[in-house]
Amino acid sequence: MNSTSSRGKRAALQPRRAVGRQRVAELLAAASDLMAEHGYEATTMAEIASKAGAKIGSLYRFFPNKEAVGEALLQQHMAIVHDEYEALEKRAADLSPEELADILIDLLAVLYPRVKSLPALMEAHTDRTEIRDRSRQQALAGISAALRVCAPGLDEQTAGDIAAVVLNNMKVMLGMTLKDAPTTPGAPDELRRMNRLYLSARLGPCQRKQMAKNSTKTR
Amino acid sequence: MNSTSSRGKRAALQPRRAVGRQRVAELLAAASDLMAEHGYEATTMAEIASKAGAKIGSLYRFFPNKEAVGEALLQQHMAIVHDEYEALEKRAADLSPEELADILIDLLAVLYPRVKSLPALMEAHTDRTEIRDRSRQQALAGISAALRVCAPGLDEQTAGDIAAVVLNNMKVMLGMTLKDAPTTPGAPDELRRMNRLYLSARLGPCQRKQMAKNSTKTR
DNA sequence: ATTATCTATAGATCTATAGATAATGC
DNA sequence: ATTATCTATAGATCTATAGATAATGC
Repeated sequence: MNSTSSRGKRAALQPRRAVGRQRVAELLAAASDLMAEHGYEATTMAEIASKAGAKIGSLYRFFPNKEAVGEALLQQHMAIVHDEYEALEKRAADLSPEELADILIDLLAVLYPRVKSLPALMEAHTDRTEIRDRSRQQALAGISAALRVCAPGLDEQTAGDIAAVVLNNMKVMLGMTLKDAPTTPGAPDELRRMNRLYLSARLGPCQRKQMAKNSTKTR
Repeated sequence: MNSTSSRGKRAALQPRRAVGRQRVAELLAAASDLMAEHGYEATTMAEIASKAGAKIGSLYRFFPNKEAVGEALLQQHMAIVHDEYEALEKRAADLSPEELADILIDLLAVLYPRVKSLPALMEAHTDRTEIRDRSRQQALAGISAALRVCAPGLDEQTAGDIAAVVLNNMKVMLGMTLKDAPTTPGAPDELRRMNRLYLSARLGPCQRKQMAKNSTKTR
């Protein structure tokens, strides 16, 4: 299926040659950087093309409109994030709640260089809310799965609720590490501490792994 | 001082009559609703005037540009929020950490009907970051003060760090109560629990009030 | 006489398209 | 022959202003 289906309105095309695929990659990279810096709405199509060393006509050859650029970026990012959660799920069985908490809280910050425009795309006031919802659901499912591997006794519903809270903690941590003025220097450590305390309390009471390296500094 | 200083460019004017003050109030109310719904950037000056039952010329008579509308709203909102924190500070001495945690976590949600556009204004990608910074600092100072009244042993720096974390929890709770799909039904309760757990652990260890109603459910 | 409101529009962007020109690869 | 790139611009908004008209209150 060509996805263009020749219906008037000269639609966008897939790149067929190496140079075209390269261009598409450059355009998406430029769009990601710009949207990360100025937000989705404030980024113009002309800017994207210019930063990628192309002209606006080239941009519209491969993307029918600005939304399509955002969707392509979001799909790239979703694939990267998905892989990361899958890898985490495999390690989760050997982790204490405190260790899992510390890994999760920094996960978005670690991933950020590869998914720079993800925050901007999630905040965008766009009509198409569907893909963003899927992205969010994917994150929740990934976190939830890791939690349940770490604490097998946890029921699915509760795991989902906890995942929602932890995801927000992760976003807050990302915001703190990105902003020039991270509120106050000690704030990230406090956030880390709260997250650890919380997951320790919610996952700890259940039965747990072989090695008990959780010295519970909860005090 | 007239604030217009007659320098060409026919500047915006203060309302001098009752009907003018009324108009300004209506314009700001309309702007607040629209910005809350569609965000700062997506709200147009024409929409604001229209929703207030005025024409665009009337809007520009009282506000030199869109930024001025945003600033006026932010100042309104800051005054309301400030009063709330001041009232809380007076009550804080009689509150346990758990009680204070529960009051704080719902504070923005309670205030929301009166400061609808506050989130949109804080998220706006505007040049003038100064007023937003002040608004944020004000919130941090208010929370920090309440924390230190509740737990007198807390040093100022740590209180500031904790306040930064709690403020984010408050924003997350507001987001959960506003969105149509609040992630998952149990998420707000989980957030409340985390916040209580955290403040209990961070404020509890210090010496405390007369009545010791903190049964420390920390585990 | 001053203050407030209205209509109309200039000027600045920005999205998206048309159509000509250049480069690539079977 | 097909794919990619470029220039130029139509059309849609949106901000902001000018200038005429209406309402208010000393």
